[in-house]
Amino acid sequence: MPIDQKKLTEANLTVGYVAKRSGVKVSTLHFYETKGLIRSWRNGGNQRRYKKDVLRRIAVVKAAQAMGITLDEIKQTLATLPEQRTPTQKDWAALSKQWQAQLDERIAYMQRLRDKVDSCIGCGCLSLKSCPIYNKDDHLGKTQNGAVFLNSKVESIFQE
Amino acid sequence: MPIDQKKLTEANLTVGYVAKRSGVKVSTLHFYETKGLIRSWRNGGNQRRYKKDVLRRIAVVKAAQAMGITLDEIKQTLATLPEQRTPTQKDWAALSKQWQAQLDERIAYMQRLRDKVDSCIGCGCLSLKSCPIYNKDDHLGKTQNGAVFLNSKVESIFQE
DNA sequence: GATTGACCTCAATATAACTTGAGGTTTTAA
DNA sequence: TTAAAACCTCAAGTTATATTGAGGTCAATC
Repeated sequence: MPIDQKKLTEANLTVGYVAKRSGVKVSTLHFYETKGLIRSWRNGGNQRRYKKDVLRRIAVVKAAQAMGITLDEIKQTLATLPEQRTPTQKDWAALSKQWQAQLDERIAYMQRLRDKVDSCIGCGCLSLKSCPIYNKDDHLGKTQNGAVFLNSKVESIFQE
Repeated sequence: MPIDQKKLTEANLTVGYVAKRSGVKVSTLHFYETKGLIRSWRNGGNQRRYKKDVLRRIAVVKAAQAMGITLDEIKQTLATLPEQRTPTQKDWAALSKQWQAQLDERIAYMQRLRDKVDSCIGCGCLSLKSCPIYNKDDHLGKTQNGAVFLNSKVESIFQE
C-alpha cells in the first residue's frame, strides 16, 4: 500500500482551521477561492483541504489590502509566484517590493494633497480658481479601493 | 409688485448648469441631495434651482473624497458650516483644517506601513512571526472608503 | 448509532457611491 | 406652436468585498 505523499509533505488544513488561524471567516476563504486568490483540494467527502502556505498567502493578501491594493491587483501579483514549487522568501520579498513601490506612490500623492490643503488653509481659497488643490496635472484618477481622486473636470468649477 | 429678492441676491442655477460646471452628473447631484450634501429649491415647474455656493460645496466634497473621506463624514463636517449665512473663507478654511488632520494621520499610517514593508523586503519574512508588519498595536481598523487595515487577528497567522 | 459540529452549495443581502432607464412633465427656441 | 432639450421621480443595476442564511451532507464523539 503506497504511503500518502500528500500527508507526508504538505499540511492538510481544514477550512475551519485556516479560518481560525488567519482570522478571516470561512465564507471569506470560499470567496477568495472563487476569486482565485487561494487554492484547495477536496477530500473524499468534498471538503476543502489546504496546504500550509495558504496562511502566508492570506497574510499577504491582507497586507496588500492594507496598502490599498485591490483584490484583482493582488491576484495579478500573486500570479507571478512560481506554480511548481512552494514560494521561497525571495519570491515573497519580490512581491512586497512591487507593492512597496505602489505604496510610495500613494504616500507621495497624499503628501502633495496634504501640502495643497495646507496652503489652502492659509488662504481659505478652497473654492477659488487659484486654489492649488485643483491642479489638474496632479491627480491619479479613481482608485477602486482607495480614495477617489480629483479629475480635471472638477477644476472647471474654478474657472470663473 | 414686489421685486424678487431671490433673483437679486442669489444665483438661480439649474441642475444642468451645475452639473456642467462641477463636472458631476445630474444624477450625482440628485444623489448628493438625497444624502444631504447639497440643497436646492424648486421653481414653479418642480425643477431644482441652486445657489452659486453649491459649486463650492461640490468642490469641497470632491476634495474631501480625494483625501479618502466618506460622504457620511463629509456630510457631518459640512454640517458645521453656518446655516444662516453663506460660508466665508474662514468657514471653509476651518473645514480643510479638520480634514488635513485626518490626511496627516492617514499619511503617517501609510508611512509606518511602508517602513515595515521595507524591513520585510530585507528579510523576506512577510509570513514569519517576527514580521513587523503584523504588529497589532499599529492598526487603524477598517476604513470605509480607504484601505482595509490589518486587524490583530491576522497576526495570529504568525504565532507558530 | 445517533447527536453535534463542521462542512457543502447557492442565492440573497449589505454597504458605498453612483449610474441607468422607463415613463412622464416643463422649458426653450425655431 | 410644436418639437427638442432639459427636467422630474422612482426603481433597478453596477462594482468591490464580503456576510448571511437555507437546506442538506460529512465527520467526530458519547
